[in-house]
Amino acid sequence: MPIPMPGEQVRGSKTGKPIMALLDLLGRTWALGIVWQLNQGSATFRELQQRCEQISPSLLNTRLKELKVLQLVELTPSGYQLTQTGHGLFSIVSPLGEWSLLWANQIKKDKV
Amino acid sequence: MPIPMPGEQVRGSKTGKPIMALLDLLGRTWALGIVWQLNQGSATFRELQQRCEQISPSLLNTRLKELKVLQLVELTPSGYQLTQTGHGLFSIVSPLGEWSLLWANQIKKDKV
DNA sequence: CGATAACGCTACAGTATTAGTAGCGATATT
DNA sequence: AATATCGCTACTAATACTGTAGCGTTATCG
Repeated sequence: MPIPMPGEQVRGSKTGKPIMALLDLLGRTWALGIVWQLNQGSATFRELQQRCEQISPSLLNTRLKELKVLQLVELTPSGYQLTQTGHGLFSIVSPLGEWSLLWANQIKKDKV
Repeated sequence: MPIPMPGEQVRGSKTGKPIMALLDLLGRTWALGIVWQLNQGSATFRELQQRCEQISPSLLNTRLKELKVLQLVELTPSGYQLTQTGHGLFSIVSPLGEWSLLWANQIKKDKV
């Protein structure tokens, strides 16, 4: 699967609009999950594997390559960590943490 | 693939934390894209299929079922549309539109 | 009424992506 | 020299997604 570079053709769009590249990226298994986990702090490859309970090393490596090329993640002597850009992305999606609680609560309610 | 209900075990987490269910959902092909497209206005099944250039009807229907159960999307006489909860989710992720432009710009710069 | 068209959606085969497991080559520690 | 950990690769099996055809239903029109 080609890395969704903004400006190039991606899944769901021939226009190359950056938002479409981003949606393609985030729609890949574990992409957002890795960003979320890395915000908890930098981690070695194997640590990260453990945080993402069910991810296979091959896929983890594939995603990390994509995230590195797209400059959201970098590998430093102390392990993988979010870049400044990566933190920027996280700060946008971070409200999802609280929101998901309200959402869960509402689904529960409607079951009653 | 089981629908990621908050409270139940999902990909990447045995704890059932709502955020993990949400990350599982959003990590599925087209899930976020559908929400994004529906925010442009409600659409019939076939309209939605066209907006999402490359989605197959079987997958579109699978995702819509999930989004309906999770109360983010509903089918009305005038077509599929976001629920109030769905709009809530969109309002969180909507800054990604502008952010993706900065991101695209930065990646370009670094190529030089 | 009969023909045509559009709707939401299903069926199914083919292809692409992900999971799961074993282990390599490199570096560090004992 | 033996052991341990690291990042990561290789490979197969399982699963998810695409692409195409078309079903059953409802609406429109002559």
